[in-house]
Order: sequence, then structure tokens, then C-alpha cells
Amino acid sequence: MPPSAKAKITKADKTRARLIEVATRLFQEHGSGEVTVRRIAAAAKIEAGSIYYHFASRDEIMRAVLESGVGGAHEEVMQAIAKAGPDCSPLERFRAALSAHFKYTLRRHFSSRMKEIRRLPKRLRDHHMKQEREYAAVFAGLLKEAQRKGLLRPGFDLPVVRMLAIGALTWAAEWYDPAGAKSPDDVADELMRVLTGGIAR
Amino acid sequence: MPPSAKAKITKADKTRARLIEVATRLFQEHGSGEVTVRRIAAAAKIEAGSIYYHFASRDEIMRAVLESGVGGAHEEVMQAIAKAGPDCSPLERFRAALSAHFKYTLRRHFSSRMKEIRRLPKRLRDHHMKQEREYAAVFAGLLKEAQRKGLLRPGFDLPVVRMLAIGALTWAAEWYDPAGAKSPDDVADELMRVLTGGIAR
DNA sequence: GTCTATAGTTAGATAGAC
DNA sequence: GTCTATCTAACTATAGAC
Repeated sequence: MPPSAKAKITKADKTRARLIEVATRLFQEHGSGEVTVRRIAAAAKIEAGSIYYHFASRDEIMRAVLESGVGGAHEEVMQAIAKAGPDCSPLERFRAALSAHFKYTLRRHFSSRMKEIRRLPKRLRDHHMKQEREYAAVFAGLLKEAQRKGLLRPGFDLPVVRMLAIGALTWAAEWYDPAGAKSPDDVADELMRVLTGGIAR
Repeated sequence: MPPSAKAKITKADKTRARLIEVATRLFQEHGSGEVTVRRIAAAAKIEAGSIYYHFASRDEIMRAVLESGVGGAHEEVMQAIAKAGPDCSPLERFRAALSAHFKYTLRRHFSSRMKEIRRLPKRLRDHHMKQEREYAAVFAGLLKEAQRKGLLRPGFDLPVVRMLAIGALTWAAEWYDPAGAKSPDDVADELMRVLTGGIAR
């Protein structure tokens, strides 16, 4: 099914997309293990049995949520980097990437922290982990570029720094209050300020 | 049940403690929603029915795990701060607190990120959130002290900085590999270096 | 494509023996 | 205190009507 020119969007495509969307949100809000097929169906306004026209099993929903989630984040982060432009500093682009990651996580209610991944058949689990590595490589590449250009102080373990930074935002999606005074960009900016300059005098 | 002088440790106390310990680990490893009472029992080497001699319900196990988890972390963090001594810089004590938080999280396999908290009866949920706030206040107090003493650059939102920092470590407990080259202290130190001085030139 | 009805399984929880 | 046996409810998944 190549999504080329003539890809017509059927009713099934729409329902399937809606199911993935509500499942993503429910998994994130209540924890993947807590969410039943019945609840997903109810949230998508169809009956439980109808789910199985679109997905072969609950695990298959899970898989679709993960693929769509990581894939979507990857895409938006790449776009944000492209928008920042190839001429601006790698740290500027890193900031744009972090911000896009955070905003996507908040908007789509997606986080790849679902523990149930372990329960997936090895084939699907490997595919997900590959997708995650490719996504992480985007951030890693920007930090390496910054290092090459001499923008960083020496002595940091960049993979660790990268994971700490992304982790801070992944976790921020848990406590961030959209009704509060701060915008998602404010949070991403604050992280970037801490990250680049530090808080101490 | 005041745990005063004559607090004799019964067999029940030991079994209960073991149940909390294995439940904490299972909740963290597989996600709280995925873990059944039967699995907790199996991991603690007793039969499923016997659990109900120690806990009235699955939610009650959950509650005990949360209380013991946050309580234990609070205690160890306070000890680490005390050990650092009241004379050292508040940022030094903050570092000690972060490190203790991380090490506790890793050792006890505890993280308070269980989504199932929402499902708990309001009374228990409120109690948990109060405990969490008290715990967070320890870290907040150290940052405020640093600010008062003029150790910080101006313009930071300290609650946000605090949550980003703790979040980075909470998430680090997910990806940290005990078999790897880095010790938990290495990770906490790296975070503290980034936090205080920043990575950029 | 979505529904209703239901089979088959497994979960949380209880009762009573030991 | 712990076990075995079991109840009831809820879950995943299927079948067949529309």
C-alpha cells in the first residue's frame, strides 16, 4: 500500500486513524495496561466488536500506536529542523528539535514509554526499537555537529546529555499543565537555557 | 501501630514487606496496569489467595507501594543531604539529593509515575499527592537557598528547572543500564555539570 | 463497515481447610 | 499465615446479521 498519488482515503482509513488517535491518548493517560479494547471502542464511538475489523488484536493496536507515534514525532522534528534552516547553529536546531518533540508529545498525547512494548512479539519490538534509534539519531547528530564546530565545552558524554535532555521533556509531558501560564515553548526554552548556559554563576 | 521500642517483627510483617518489594519492581518493570495479583504472589513465592491476608485489595497493594516508595526516597534523600553537611553549598547538597534520588529509584525499582494513581479512591490519591509535594519541597528548598545566597544566575523559573532536573533522572531510570560503564553517580554528576555550568562555550 | 451476541479465558476476591 | 477451590465479573476475540 504505497501512499502515492492516488491514495484514496476510505471510511476505514478514517476510523482506523481515529482509533489510533484515541488509543494513543488513553494509553498515555491511564497507562497502556489499564486500557481495554472496550474503552478504546467507546472513546472512538463504535462498538467493541467493530475494532476487530480494523485490527487483528489488541497488540496490533499497540503496534500501530507506537509506529504512528514515533513516526509522527520524527517527521515533525525533521520539519522543525528544516524550518530553522541549515545555516543556523546546530544548537539552534537542537532547540527547535526539542521544542517540536515536546509539542508533538503534548498534542498527540504520545509517549513511547509504554512498558507493554516488552510483551510484543520480538519482530514488532525490534521494529519499534529500530524506529526509536533512528529518531534518537536526529538529536545525536545535532549535538555531534555542535561538538565538531567547537561550540561545546569538552568533557561531556553527549549520549548521556542527549538522553537526559529528551528525558526531561518526556517527563515534562507528565506534569505540564496546558492551563498554566507557561507555553510549551517556554518550557523547551527554559530547558535549552539551562542546557547551554547552566544555572550557576 | 507506633513503631516504637517494642515493635516486634512478625512473620506477617516480613511477608508484607516482601510483597511490597516485589510489587514495586513488577509495577516498574511491566507497568502497573499489566501486573496481576497472581503475578505478585508468584514473584513473592506464595499463592494468590494468601495475598488477601495482607492486603484488602489490589488497590491497597498499590497504595502501600506508593507510600513505601515515596517515603523511602524522602528518607534517603534527607540522609544524603545530612551527610553532605549543612556547611557545604546548597548546590552541593542539591547534587547529593539528586544522586540519592536516582540511586534509590534504581535500587528499589520505584517510580511514582504509575498512571493508576488516578484510579485510586480520592482519599488515597490526595494522601499520595501530599507526600509527593513534601518530597518535591526538599529539592525546591535547596534551589531557593542557592538563589538566596546569590549562587544562581537570574531569570530562571526554579520550579520548572527543578521538575526538569528530577524528570531527567526519573526518566534515566528507564534507560540506565547497570551493566554499562557508567555508575549511577556518573549520571547524576553529568546532570549536575550540565545543570550548573551548561554545555556551551 | 458496524452491529449484537456470545464463546472462551482470566482477572480480583472470598471461603474454609489446615 | 498460607493453601486450595471457587465465585463473579470483565476481558479479548469470534460469528453472523444487517
